[in-house]
Amino acid sequence: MATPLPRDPIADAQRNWEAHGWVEEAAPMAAITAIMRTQQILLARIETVLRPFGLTFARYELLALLSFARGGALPMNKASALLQVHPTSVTNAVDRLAAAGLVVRSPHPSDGRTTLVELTPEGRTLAKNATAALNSAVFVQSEFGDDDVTQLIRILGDFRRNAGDFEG
Amino acid sequence: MATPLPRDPIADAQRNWEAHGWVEEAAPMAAITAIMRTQQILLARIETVLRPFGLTFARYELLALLSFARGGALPMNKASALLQVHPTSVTNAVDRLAAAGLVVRSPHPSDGRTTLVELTPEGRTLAKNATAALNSAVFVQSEFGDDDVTQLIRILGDFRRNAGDFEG
DNA sequence: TATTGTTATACTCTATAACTATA
DNA sequence: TATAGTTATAGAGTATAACAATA
Repeated sequence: MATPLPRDPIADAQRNWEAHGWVEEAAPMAAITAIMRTQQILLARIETVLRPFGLTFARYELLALLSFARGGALPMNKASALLQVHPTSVTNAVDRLAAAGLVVRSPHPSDGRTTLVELTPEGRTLAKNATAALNSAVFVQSEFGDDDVTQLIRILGDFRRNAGDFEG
Repeated sequence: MATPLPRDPIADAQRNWEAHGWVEEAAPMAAITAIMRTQQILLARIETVLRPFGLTFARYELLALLSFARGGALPMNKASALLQVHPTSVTNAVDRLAAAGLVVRSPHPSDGRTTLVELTPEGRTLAKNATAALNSAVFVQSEFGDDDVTQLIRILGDFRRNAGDFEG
């Protein structure tokens, strides 16, 4: 990790925005920039934990999704929709995971167009171990207070619903 | 944008975590996953706005940083520190921006090791126009309530300070 | 015709290591 | 010795377009 900056660059940017007359936009800009930066910090932590497992975050997400699916299997397009990523990204991730013996492709029983991705026993074990590592190394010690976690879930949930992420 | 999901996949994941006995970890996991997803949505919006200007978010950030610097110039390593990115990423971004005529490299007056990046008049104009576009298309209509913006800035500021991002 | 998935291709950003030049 | 920056190289994710197979 780099040495800490003496000042918060996002707070500085917010002041710069206001000084340039973008008063209404300054605070949302700061909030959004803070989300971008926080994601960067969290992603770095997550990838550090996952690296010993030979997993990237994108591949872990697919593995974790399958581990909660009935039968440990999902159609490719279902995985694409739930993970909110492009179909080619799923193809890419499944290629790598299959090469590592963590998932297998199998034909859909009734729709010949559809390919199912299925967790292997090795994949299920790795998903479990990687999840345990993330829980203890990232999620438990997230440096968010309990009340802040509740607030984040509510605020970001509202945002995602308004953004058309889900309907519920 | 894809069609909305019928249910919130992050809320589902939180329930799955709890059902597997990871009670303490479930809420922080949901908050962190929500940050990752929100960043993805916001980045997509930002890049859509910046594309007509021939800018990516990383290059815009450098341009905006320079536009607020005294004289519109910064040493490469200063830009790297403030943007929290690897020096090679700055080299890469400056190469592209220089090829587009938006910045120029110049020698540091007193330290021969140091290279300054300086905004050209074209770069300053583009930064101004791109910022105006982001302000009106993303920041003003961010779908965050005023109180939520205040909360986000405080919560994420605390997190970034604890994570060693800055000292202030 | 519409949908599913793959392939080919390209373009991001990022990171490590090796190297040059300067302090 | 330490610092600043570049180069070469590699890997990641993402996206578009063209295509094959199936509904």
